[in-house]
Amino acid sequence: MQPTISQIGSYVGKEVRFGAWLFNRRSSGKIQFLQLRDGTGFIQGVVAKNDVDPQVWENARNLTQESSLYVTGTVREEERAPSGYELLVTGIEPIQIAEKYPISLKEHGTEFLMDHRHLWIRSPRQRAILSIRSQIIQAVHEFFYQNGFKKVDPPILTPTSAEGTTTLFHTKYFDEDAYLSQSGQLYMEAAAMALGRVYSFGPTFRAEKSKTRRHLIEFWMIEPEMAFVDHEENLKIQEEFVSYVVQDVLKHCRRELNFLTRDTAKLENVKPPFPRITYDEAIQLLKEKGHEIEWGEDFGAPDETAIAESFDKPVFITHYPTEIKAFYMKPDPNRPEVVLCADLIAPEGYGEIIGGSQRIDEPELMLKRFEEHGLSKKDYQWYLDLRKYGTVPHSGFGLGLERTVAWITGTEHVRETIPFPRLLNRLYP
RNA sequence: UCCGCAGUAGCUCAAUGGUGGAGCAACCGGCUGUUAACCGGUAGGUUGCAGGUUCGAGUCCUGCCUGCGGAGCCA
Repeated sequence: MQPTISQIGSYVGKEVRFGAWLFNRRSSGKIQFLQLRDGTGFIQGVVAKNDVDPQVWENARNLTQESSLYVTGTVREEERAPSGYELLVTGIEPIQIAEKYPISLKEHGTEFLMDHRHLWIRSPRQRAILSIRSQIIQAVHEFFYQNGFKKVDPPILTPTSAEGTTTLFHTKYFDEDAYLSQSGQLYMEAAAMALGRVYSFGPTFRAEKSKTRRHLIEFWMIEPEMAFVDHEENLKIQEEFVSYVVQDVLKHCRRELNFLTRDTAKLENVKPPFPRITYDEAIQLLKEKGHEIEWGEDFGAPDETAIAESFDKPVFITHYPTEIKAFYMKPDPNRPEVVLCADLIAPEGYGEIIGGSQRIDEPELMLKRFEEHGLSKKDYQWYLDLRKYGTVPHSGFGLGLERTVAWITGTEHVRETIPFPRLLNRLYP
């Protein structure tokens, strides 16, 4: 294989040839500095007029921003270079001289950049974020495989909604109505009864008119579901899981985190156990901070941020009122007005990254909830069956990938944490 | 859906109700260590759309469109 820029350190003193794009050029009359990228990294190529064939000089001079080429040169250590290496160019074979590139090195507005998202992802910052996203995805799979989970893929086309709360994308399934999945959870409960410990990792669709830095219309969710796991063990698995992912990124993506000027000390600190407060305590805390909130209300984004500010790690908020949570959550046996659930709030104002709970396993209570929520027993017969044929205590949770990427990378808005975001007013590109 | 802000050159922004400018990008030229290089020059405009007020509107008023920020909902 030809070398990549990321591997260039092992070719010091040798001549290499690889494919690259020119993302910038600075010239000084008799010396040109070519800023080259190949997707794996960046390196500066130096072309000195007196040291190269006139054709090489001319080829370099004609390269425009984002032109593609094969470059040949000698690798050398250079302490002035950000990566520590530089390429003394000896050959340039243009593949294509690019047309005038729309994205300049100067600042651009969000609308313009989003319209050119297919090109924007070439920029160093976007490359760093998407690289870390890839590492997070890999770490997620590693964690679950190491802990005996099986990956199960729930359907994306579904006949009805899972929770009945959020607005779904409607489509047709031949002559029937169908909806894009907003959560695979109910199917994962069935899978947990078959395979024990399972997780899903796939796209999720919410037709909500949400317009904030924490919302996407299409986003990726990791949903583990575990038989014979209660609320307490559920939280332990969550804190082990989140810590594993963060530490793995710290191990493999130092360069990217530094480029993004992420304060890694805050990430180093993300190790079990995570602090826990009950919903009751959270209400008390917010009242002390002057927030206007009463028991029984759900937290808004400013409330979550205020709670997160009181801790230097992700924090669990447990035992929410039964009234404001999903129908399938198991009530606390000692206090049926609250459920055995927890939301995990990321530090630094990145908001809720996990929602989870122990599920109702008693058939009678599940039937009662169906009646209370007006859910169709016919549509969900398969789900009710799970409580009839060997029901067991079980728990699960859902982690939002993009919010997790935003938090770990220190990115303000989730739209930069997914290659091609689907937003309220954006389906292009 | 609601609240707030904005829309001027390819991009980022100036312009007191009185002749629409600058930086970057592009093009031409200069420079052997540049780091969003720098210096000189050239070219680049239906001021989001429609209407109104005025001797005169990029600027003031009304409506619409688009975008941004936030809320609700959620991961």
